[in-house]
Amino acid sequence: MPASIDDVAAAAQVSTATVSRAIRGLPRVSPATRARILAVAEDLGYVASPSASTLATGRTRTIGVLAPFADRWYFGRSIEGVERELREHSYNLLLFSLGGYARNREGLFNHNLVRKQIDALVVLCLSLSADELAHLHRTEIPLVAVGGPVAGCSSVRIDDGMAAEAATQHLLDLGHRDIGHLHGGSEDEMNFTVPRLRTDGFEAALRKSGVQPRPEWDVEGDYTVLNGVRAAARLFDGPSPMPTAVFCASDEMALGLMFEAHRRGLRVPEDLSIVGIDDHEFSEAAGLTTIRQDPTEHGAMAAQMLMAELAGMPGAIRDRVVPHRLIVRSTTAAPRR
Amino acid sequence: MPASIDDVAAAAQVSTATVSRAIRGLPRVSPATRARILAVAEDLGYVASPSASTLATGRTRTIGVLAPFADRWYFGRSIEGVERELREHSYNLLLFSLGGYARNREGLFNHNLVRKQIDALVVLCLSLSADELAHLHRTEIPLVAVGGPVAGCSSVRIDDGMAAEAATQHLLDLGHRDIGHLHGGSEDEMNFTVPRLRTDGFEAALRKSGVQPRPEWDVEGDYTVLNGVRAAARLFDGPSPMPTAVFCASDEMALGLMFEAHRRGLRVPEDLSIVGIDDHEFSEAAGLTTIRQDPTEHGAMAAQMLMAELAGMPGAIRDRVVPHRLIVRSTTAAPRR
DNA sequence: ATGAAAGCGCTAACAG
DNA sequence: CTGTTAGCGCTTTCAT
Repeated sequence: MPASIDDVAAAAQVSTATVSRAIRGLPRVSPATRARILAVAEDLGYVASPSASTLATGRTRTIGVLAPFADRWYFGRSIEGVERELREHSYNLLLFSLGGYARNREGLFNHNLVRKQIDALVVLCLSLSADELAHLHRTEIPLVAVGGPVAGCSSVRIDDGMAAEAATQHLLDLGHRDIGHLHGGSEDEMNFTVPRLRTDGFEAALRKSGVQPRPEWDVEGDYTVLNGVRAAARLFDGPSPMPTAVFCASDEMALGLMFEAHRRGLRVPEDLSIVGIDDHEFSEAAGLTTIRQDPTEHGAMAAQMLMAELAGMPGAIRDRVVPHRLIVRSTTAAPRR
Repeated sequence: MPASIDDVAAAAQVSTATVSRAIRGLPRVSPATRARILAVAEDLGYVASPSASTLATGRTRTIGVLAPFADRWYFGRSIEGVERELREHSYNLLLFSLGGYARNREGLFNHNLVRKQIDALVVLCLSLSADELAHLHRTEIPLVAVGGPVAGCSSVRIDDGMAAEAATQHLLDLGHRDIGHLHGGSEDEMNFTVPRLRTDGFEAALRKSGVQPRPEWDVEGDYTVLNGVRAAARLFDGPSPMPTAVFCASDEMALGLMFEAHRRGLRVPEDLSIVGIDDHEFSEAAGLTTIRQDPTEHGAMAAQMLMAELAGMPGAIRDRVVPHRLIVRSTTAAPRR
């Protein structure tokens, strides 16, 4: 049995109230008694029981992270960012991953959030229904989204439309006019709007340059490498002539495309230019030109805002659109013809 | 304010004790009252307060996962596996990531584990000190390691030595005799033994075939892609002739090597065969020959054993060495000469 | 089958 | 500066 606050109080010959104050560094404890209590606590190996203090205070000192997956680049990185920030504040992180299945979402909000299991929530790349939002609001759980805009709550993210536009513009600037598009599905991503935003950015860039998007060079993927290679195969096997460049809505798909191009003996960038978005951990190694975003920072910023809000600064939570940046590496060049 | 058990009791005109039994599905409640209570609870939106039940029972219904990182393939996948299993049992997952820094480890065991914050722990790819082990034992927290053997506790893992040996043997079988070795550091990995085991396996395979390992083809990395490309550069820039094949202790390093080889105009497998270990999510797309292991399953198995143990089956936790398997894709072939 | 009551271990007034 | 005293919301004997 671990030592309880009563054990410490007894050993230090004070009341539990004083122990509580001393341990938590509250005022109204003389330096002498505080020192004695701390010493006693130390050698009894006393640590306050979280459930008891939670019950008494209503604060759990843990924040939840809700993600569609835990095992993909963006999510892993942002989780790490959140964790890093929480560590500073001695908060814990409760992870809810949907494992890719939307149905795992049912009941999550009622069961885990109604009753204070967490003090705040960060939602990764997921939209929230009006119901879910209402639930959170009712329980007064501060909330911030990460990875894309979410109607009804603040979020930290890049401007996905501008990012896609910048990537496409880079291709245009190089002189490309025949540009393919490998993008995400519209519905698969759990109602998330990011695929749509990136597609819009791509189309906007073309439009501004007076270039017509070509439906036969438009291929749908799901943001993963494997899908990138499959989509690439569809592109390469199509009846029409090949584009001279492809804009991929994610680096993972871009990398898949690179693998497939390489397998078919196409040279990148001589025969085909490729640009992605993300700056995935593999992109530098592969030399992929891309638009960089830093999910670790996104996660950390979200956690920071939440910590501030919980610390009593109202208005700490706000929308944050962080800058993205084009990183030109070796998969893009001027078209040959 | 969310409804409490008293609200339900009042509304259903029974005592809180009965509500408690009814909600938890315990016997000694008549079908009629149970139905009434459930109905009332339902429309009051009642959910038991976790901290209150934890305080009363000593069980938290959450298990901890301790990892050196949250944002790398093996860890993300095993976390997902654990999560999947926990979801079945309505357990929560508290994530402790060290963010790559061993010092973040200090105090973790005292602060978070002494006082029941979690009912059990899974440790990913980390060795435990005698002190830490003693701590866990004293608090009676069931424990299982994942990803490698750990002295003093059960683990689920592949046989890393045999896996490395199989990968190397594949190269040998193809006729290679000049084999390079890209391996992990001995100390960096937070005292973890896996790098050592894989190195031993590599050397054992060579020895059995009477081949001498060549120090100039031995390069140290840290299991990441980026390090794979750096190590590759060192290998390619070295003064000595090139090996005809390289065994990489992780797919990430193998992929880095592939990227660098490609960049230098070397053809794989014609000029250089490459084999890795893991079957990383990128390996299929890249066509990398490798030894497959499935961290999602590892995590799920660990969680399963823990759930069983907590459910009262003693001896549910035991060592599990799961089979690995060679997957020949397109980065290995017979040497040309 | 149901209820009364004593905790679980801590915090938060309120007194002194 | 320190102690007393109610809770926080649930579970769990022990009665009935």
